[in-house]
Amino acid sequence: MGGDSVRREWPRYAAAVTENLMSGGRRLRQAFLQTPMRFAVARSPIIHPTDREPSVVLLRNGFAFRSCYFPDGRRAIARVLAPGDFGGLDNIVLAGPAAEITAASRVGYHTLPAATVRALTRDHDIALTMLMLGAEAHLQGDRLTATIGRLDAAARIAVLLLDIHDRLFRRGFISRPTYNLPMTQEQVADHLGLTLVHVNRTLRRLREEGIAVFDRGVVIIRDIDRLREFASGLPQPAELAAELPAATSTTVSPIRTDA
Amino acid sequence: MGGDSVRREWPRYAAAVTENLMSGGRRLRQAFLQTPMRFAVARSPIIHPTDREPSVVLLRNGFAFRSCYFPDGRRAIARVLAPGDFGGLDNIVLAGPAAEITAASRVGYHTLPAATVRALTRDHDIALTMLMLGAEAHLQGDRLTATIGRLDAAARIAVLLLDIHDRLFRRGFISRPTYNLPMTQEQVADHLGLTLVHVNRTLRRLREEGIAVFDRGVVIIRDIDRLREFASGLPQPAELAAELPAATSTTVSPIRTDA
DNA sequence: CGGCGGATTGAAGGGAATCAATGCTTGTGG
DNA sequence: CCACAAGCATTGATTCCCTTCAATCCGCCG
Repeated sequence: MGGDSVRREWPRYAAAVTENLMSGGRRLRQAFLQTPMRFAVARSPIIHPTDREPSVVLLRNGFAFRSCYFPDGRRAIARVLAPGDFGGLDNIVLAGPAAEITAASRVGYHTLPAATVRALTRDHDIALTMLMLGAEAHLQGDRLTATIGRLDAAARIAVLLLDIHDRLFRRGFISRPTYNLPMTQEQVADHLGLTLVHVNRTLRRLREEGIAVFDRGVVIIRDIDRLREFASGLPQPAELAAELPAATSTTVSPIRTDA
Repeated sequence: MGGDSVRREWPRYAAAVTENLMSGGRRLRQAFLQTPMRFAVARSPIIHPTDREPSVVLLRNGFAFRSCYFPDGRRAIARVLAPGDFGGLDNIVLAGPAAEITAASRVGYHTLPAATVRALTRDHDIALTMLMLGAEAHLQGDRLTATIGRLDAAARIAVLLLDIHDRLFRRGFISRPTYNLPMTQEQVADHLGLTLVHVNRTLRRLREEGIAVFDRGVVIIRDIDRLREFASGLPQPAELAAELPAATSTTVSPIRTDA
């Protein structure tokens, strides 16, 4: 088991730009890694819509999510950020952060002012890299839309658990189908377009059937094949081409996934 | 009526780059407009996942949509492209188009090979413009996710009708709350995460209540305020900062919206 | 020990899906 | 010029997934 239980990377990069993305990704990450690592406690905002000086972040460990609120107080979580993900790239060209990014757990991250990152785009390789990151986020978003629009609760949860799993696995943060996902059931609900109550019931079913357990921030996938069956029905693998090639490992020792 | 019935533009551009986006947008559009206009009949693919040579398109008139299919044959429409929209920008950095773009009606468009557009990113202003376009699409996608995840059928349809209306209005294609939207009810359903049948019933309700009519590709908004009430509940205006400033009008006479 | 956020669970109701027919247009061919 | 097929729109009846409302329980902390 193991080997082929992780989806092959899919949206590969255009051949003509793989070299550019290699070096661009390396330099972009480098710029962030040269800043001191900062920390945010769980539930504190990392990027806030009203920030004077918008910024871009690179997550080192812990999880965060991008969310926005409805007038009636409900919330939608558009994206879950895992270690290695960038956040707030929109700030480079748009005024006023589109949404806020909140730490789900204690989070270690690097941050640069939007203006600084904008200046980095003078480097063509970095500009291409940022276009790539945008395209990936875009695909991932469309995938979530399809998931919410067409799949039932069990399948949506399966997609989430597998997405995070595959992301962490590819980046080398985990080697077995177990990981920390510091989200409350309410946050999962807000991410998947469900209610807290129904998420709870669905998780119970997955647990009782021996497929997966999600308890207090710990995910244990017991039967990854059956879990993938639930998630099957989705158009494409879609967890995008994973990371910028081996940039992280050049500078840092294995990054801890948990908070 | 009229004036304030259209939402103000919202995600404004970062002040530092408005100039760049002006000229970048102009040059980018210019590059497309110099190619001969091509046409696609309704329901034909404009960009297909299996294209040898991936390309980027700029819609001149008519509508198209980006979609992908589920293994069981169901479909998800991730984005509706209106005149003035770009499509397939992901192709510049990713290999293999992420999804296919299909003409909803007869469509007039310009197209350039991905490699050509990639070369254009050497122009820093154009690179920034493309980042902006990506960011806008991204926000729009998140907005759709929130819509599908948290709003009911009537609200989702209201959001769609208003989004298209505002887009066309801002670009100067229409001046009254009436426009052509050449989509079948099934396509609307696939876009909003509903079923054909339920879309039909909901449209009937909106019609009976004198709020809006959507009949055979023609949209007539009868009471835009009440329609906005339905759609209210959404986090942010979100139809992004509209278009690249006045680039279209420099070269082209008023573009027809319909097919 | 209360207070609190999060997790659980039961009961009831509703919005949307599903199943199944029936019109309505339009384009095609006889 | 009409019959006919095909796609789309419409509508009724029924089912069910998910939401809503309401309690209870648990672990944690000042």
